Amino acid sequence: MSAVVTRFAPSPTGLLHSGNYRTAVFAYLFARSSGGKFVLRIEDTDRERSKPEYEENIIESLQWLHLEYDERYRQSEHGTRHREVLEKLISSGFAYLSKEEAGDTKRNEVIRFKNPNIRVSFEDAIRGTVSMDTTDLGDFVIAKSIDEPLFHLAVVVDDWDEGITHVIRGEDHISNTPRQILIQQAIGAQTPVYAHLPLVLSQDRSKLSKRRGAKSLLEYRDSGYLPEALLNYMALIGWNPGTEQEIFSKDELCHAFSLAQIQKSGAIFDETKLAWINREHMLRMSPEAFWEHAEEFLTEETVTMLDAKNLWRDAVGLMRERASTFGDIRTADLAGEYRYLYERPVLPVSFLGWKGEDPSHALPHLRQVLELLEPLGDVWGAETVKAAVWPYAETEGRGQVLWPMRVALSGREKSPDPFVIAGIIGKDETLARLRAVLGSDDAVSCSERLG
RNA sequence: GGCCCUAUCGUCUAAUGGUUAGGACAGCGCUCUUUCAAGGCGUAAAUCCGGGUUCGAUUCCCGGUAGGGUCACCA
Repeated sequence: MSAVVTRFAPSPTGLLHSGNYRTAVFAYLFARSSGGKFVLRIEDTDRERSKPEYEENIIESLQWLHLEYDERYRQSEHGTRHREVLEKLISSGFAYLSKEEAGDTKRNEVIRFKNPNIRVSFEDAIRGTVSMDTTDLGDFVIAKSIDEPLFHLAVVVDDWDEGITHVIRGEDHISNTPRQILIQQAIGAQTPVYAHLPLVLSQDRSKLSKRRGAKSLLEYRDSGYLPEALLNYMALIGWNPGTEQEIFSKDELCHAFSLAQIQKSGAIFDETKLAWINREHMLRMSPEAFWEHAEEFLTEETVTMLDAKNLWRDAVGLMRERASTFGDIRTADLAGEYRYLYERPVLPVSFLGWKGEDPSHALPHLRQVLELLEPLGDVWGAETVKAAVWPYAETEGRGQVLWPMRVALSGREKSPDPFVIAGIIGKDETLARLRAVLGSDDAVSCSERLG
């Protein structure tokens, strides 16, 4: 059995989206799982619709997703070979020049394949035997001219020349397969193994497409998804490992993947589950890797300040707790979510009131908290702060004590708990923030300043 | 419409003749709790329909139905 060679053959006529990408993922995973090769072939025979920027987008997307290919071809570069095959097909009577009625955009002469009008069957690795009568296909066109081969001819010749053993592509190609097998037989090429993947569907269960709102892959990159999470999710849509494992690294997928576990029916692309998988991957990142990635999504000020105060590691802990994507972190940062880590908050005094109570009730509690914390030595940390304050909070009412304490430290209605914040910003800053609020002049002026 | 493919909770799926039809996401509830999250626990939710085959069908066969794909001088 010769070594496996799979290919991903997109046409550069649009941005790469999840539908296309899933085909690439399965072809890639199958190649890797069987120690074979993965080939990228840009199918750019349609000179009108093919655009260089789309080709760049395909390559950039695959790079971002770490789907590295062993070989890369551009179909338009095989013109000589296609011409040679066409000539042979014509001279041997399998194809012929056909005079047509010239329409507006049509040629008056094209090359048609002489259809033997037989029933063609093939064994699909996913669906079993598929059988079709090719009679109603007629003598289909395989080239616009001797130098302008069309899809079916180019695909067959290139797959043959590149030694493709497994054609893994979308279900929408099933009806193209008999035609291509006919050409293979005419030119003496071996028929590869076909595996027609179930389609990725949009919410209305139609084929995922740009028109139906499929995002380009790079949009996922820009909104803070991890390439490995996207790979993980795409692999799980239409395939399952046969176990209950759901979170996979790329290596694990390469080992676990097999054609036998592929689903036959189409599957809806569910962003919610993608987000969950992305979160799981974020949770598994090292603090260093997480911070490095987060830096791309944070404001320069946040990055600089957290780095300068050496608080990035603590910040990572907080960020992780509340985000499914790095885009969530960017949103939070833009809303000032991480400011209190490196900057004394400015807050209206009314914030101190627990559940709408008069803020003045909070001041005695804050004074007491301050007194409880002042004696703490160099064992300062979230746990010791909590231990020092907790009994008092229990006695006086947690909300009465902890709400104003938290707000005094964060200046925000929503934030992590006061112990965690105190632990991160340190003793001096914690005491300073409490004193700042207790200095009634300050509090009043803060209040006025913010209206 | 012709041809082709498909059919298990809302969604992704497990179970290839014998299970209380399992898991995950989402939902809901409870819990934790100073806030917002996260977490923990729990709950509801499915075999498209009709015939066969069989002691027994989610599973095999046939027929419907439904959905999808495809019918280019695009790929």
